[in-house]
Amino acid sequence: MVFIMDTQFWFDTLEKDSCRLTGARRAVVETIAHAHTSLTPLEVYDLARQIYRHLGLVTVYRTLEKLEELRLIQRVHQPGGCNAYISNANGHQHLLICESCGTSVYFEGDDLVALFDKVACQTGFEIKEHWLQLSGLCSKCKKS
Amino acid sequence: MVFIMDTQFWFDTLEKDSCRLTGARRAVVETIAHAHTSLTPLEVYDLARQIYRHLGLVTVYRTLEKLEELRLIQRVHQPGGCNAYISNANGHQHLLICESCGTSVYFEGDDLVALFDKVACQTGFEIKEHWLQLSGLCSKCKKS
DNA sequence: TTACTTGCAAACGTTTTGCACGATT
DNA sequence: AATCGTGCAAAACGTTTGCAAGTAA
Repeated sequence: MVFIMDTQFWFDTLEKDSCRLTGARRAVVETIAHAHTSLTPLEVYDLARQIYRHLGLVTVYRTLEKLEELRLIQRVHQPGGCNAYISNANGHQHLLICESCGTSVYFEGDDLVALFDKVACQTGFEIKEHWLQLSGLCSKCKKS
Repeated sequence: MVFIMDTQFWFDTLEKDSCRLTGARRAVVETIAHAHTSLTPLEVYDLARQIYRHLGLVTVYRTLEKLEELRLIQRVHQPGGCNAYISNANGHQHLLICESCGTSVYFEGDDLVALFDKVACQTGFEIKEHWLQLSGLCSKCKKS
């Protein structure tokens, strides 16, 4: 499956936040928007420098922070740590990650709202955020 | 609500793994087993030293690693990072955490199995692990 | 021009490692 | 007695900050 991610939406969102569209930011955005797996800051750095040689690691960190704030990317939490990021262009979604090859797939979680309401009612909490993530083996890795 | 956690179970589990029951490990276990919130390694260090003065931070890290391996504790993932741990003595459970005061509550997620089956079917993945965590405001913090 | 952005270097806090000593079984 | 565990010190690592120079609007 091949899909083209609309990076224009990312740039529009950045501009609305009065961010300047620099070479560094373009490179980071292109890199994450086209990635099929979650990427650590260092991985983003290596990949994005193929687009924009002068990029610094510090700028990657600052750009990731901004993109997360604008909800364009989300942190991916894995057993080994939670320092990887993935595109979130279509709003908050739930992730399913292959432990073996890192392939990431989104899935719907419509059933969850009822559960959240029930929990809120039982505990007296006001629920503000949730995150649900699954991991396992994708169909390819399952075979080998 | 007051509840006494059975630390004996923790020690039994450690012994089954041929671990020695030292003062350092006892202190770390007591600390986490009796905590009502998730604790970072440094917080465990500070609290556990009230029980065992000579404890070193390195030993806390190594003990946490062992306890996680034995599934006696689980990592808590929060927006700010994922370096806190919480007791997991009753098997895998789902967490609801207050953003304001850190109070943690467990909740049941029976409805989830059906969702996981659906996702597995749709994606071709074999789902091995899942991670669901909610955050918000507890009833006390909601008021103030 | 003005405000924002960048990259460098250095600082920082957390986590890991090597090692000799000490403790548990 | 043999093995395992400990604490210290130091190193490694990821991330953040201060700052002067550069760039977009």
